[in-house]
Amino acid sequence: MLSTVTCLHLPPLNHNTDSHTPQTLTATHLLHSFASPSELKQLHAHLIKTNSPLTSLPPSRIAFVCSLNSSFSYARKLFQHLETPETEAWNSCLKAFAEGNDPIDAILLFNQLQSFCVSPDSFTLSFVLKACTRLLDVSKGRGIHGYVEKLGFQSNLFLMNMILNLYTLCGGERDARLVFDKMPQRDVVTWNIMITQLVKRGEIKGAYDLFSQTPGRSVRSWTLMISGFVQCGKPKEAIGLFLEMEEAGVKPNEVTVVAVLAACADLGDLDLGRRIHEYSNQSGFSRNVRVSNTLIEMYVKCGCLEDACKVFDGMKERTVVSWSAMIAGLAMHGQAEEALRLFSEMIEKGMDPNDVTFVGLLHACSHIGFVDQGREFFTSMTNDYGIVPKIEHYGCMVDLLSRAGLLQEAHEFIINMPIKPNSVVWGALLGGCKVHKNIELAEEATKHLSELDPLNDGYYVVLSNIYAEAQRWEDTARVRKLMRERGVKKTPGWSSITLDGVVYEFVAGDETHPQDQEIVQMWEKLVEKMKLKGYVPNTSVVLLDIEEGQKEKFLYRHSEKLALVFGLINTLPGTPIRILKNLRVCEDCHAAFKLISAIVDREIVVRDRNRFHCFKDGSCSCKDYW
DNA sequence: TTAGGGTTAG
Repeated sequence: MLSTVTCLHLPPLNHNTDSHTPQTLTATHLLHSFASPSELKQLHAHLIKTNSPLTSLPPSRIAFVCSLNSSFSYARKLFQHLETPETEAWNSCLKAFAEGNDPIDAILLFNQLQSFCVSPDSFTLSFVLKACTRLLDVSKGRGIHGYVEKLGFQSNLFLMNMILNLYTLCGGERDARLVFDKMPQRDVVTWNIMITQLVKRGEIKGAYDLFSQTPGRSVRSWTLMISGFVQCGKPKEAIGLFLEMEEAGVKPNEVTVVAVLAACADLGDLDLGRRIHEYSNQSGFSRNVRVSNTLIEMYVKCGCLEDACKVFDGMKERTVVSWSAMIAGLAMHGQAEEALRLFSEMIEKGMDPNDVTFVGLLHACSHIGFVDQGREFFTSMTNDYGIVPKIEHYGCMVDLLSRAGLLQEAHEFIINMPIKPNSVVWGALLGGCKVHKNIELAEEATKHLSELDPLNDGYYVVLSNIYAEAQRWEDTARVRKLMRERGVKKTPGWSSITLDGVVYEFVAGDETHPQDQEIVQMWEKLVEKMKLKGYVPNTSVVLLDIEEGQKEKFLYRHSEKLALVFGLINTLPGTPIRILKNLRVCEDCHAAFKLISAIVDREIVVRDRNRFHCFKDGSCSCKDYW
């Protein structure tokens, strides 16, 4: 027995509603809406009695009603009097089931039709395949594949693509490859399905190889590959491919725009981001919620919070993603109060928050030290909104407590977590131990981290720096030795700045830059002015066992300082400077940048590995809590 | 009737 379907998009009847007698009105009404085989039988009898043509009976409705009640023989008897082919009638029904809430009904109906020897055509098979795909039912799919071959449809490109897609989605990689290799013809969809599979498995090189071989690449092929690069953390390649796509004269659509904007966000490529924004406005893509959501993300991650707000404010329609993106963006920029205010507004407007919204809120609280507020959100998300906290929420809570110096509480929180803490959770505790100089708990955190994420250099570096700050040079050396033994290398710090679309990268201590002399001179002038304002080089951040003078030299050639001075030299006065750093910004650079922002009267925006620092008029948007 | 898209913790 098939389950009841309430919403079926079956074709409406064409009939003239005027000039009906009461008697025919009833019949006409029934003609629209008969809901059971018995009503159909009444109608049938009425048509015979009034000598009306049976052809006025809607075949798709007959198929639907009879399929619900297993009255197949009766339906078939009626079909014999109708002009529409029987298979077509059943197909419309299969389509509705396959696309409805219970795709299994399409498969059940198909099985019934088989037993009644109704001959399937390519459409029949396509709808059943659609049902199998939606159910991810590969064994049923295999059966249908068998039918397709038995009925001689193996050269039907459409069906073969559907089968291929089904296998790729259900993990039948070998089946998929077999089908692909055997296909007598392939079209661009065939190639795109194969590329999608490789992208999903993270085999980006294989995906790109197939993409390169794809004949007649469509917008979708390009978009697929661009978003594949973004997904596997290769935004540069994504942008490179996008530029190639433009060169090839292929017009980007909304989906392409979303993928490229995400790449711009990852790279901090504001110039391209703005160009895509303009293009989206011209093409009308900006009205698309997903495009606007990604524009918010792009502006947030490029350090232009105001532009992100403008996009958000201008949106006619907003989803929970739009609100969450804006809240997370404000959190990243240290605007916790504004993030919390936006959350209240969201609730007032009747928008339900989701788990991601709460990650943003907790993030906002931890980055400004709103401990109580954060605790309240954490309980409220479950009690008021029925959201079960995920590992990310626990990570935020540990970060919130650890930053605030509540290290013991953070540790207990981890021990009592109902899910297994991951490396991020222990990493958050370790971060707090660094700030609040707790060696004992740092060692405890590191113990877990060396099991959970033994190849991550960051944790070793933090621990060795904690020892160095405490002048425990032997322990520092021990950690560095452990790193060598395990083959873990410290990620070199680098900073980049983009001028006129060109990305300039600096690594710490770099002296090879063509403008190096200018940079040194400019820096010396700045240091003089900074010292007048009370700047004392914080050599304690140079965690090397070397003499003071040497330490100062190291300090002055931190990558973010080089990038900043280079930016000051090569831009007009008043231009904001945007810098991207792969690691966290160092304490001395932070103090220096605050002073420099006042001295040169510039806004300096630094995006480090987890947040933004916006330096202006001598202070930073993070309010020195980071 | 088949293929691609948005927010998230160290």
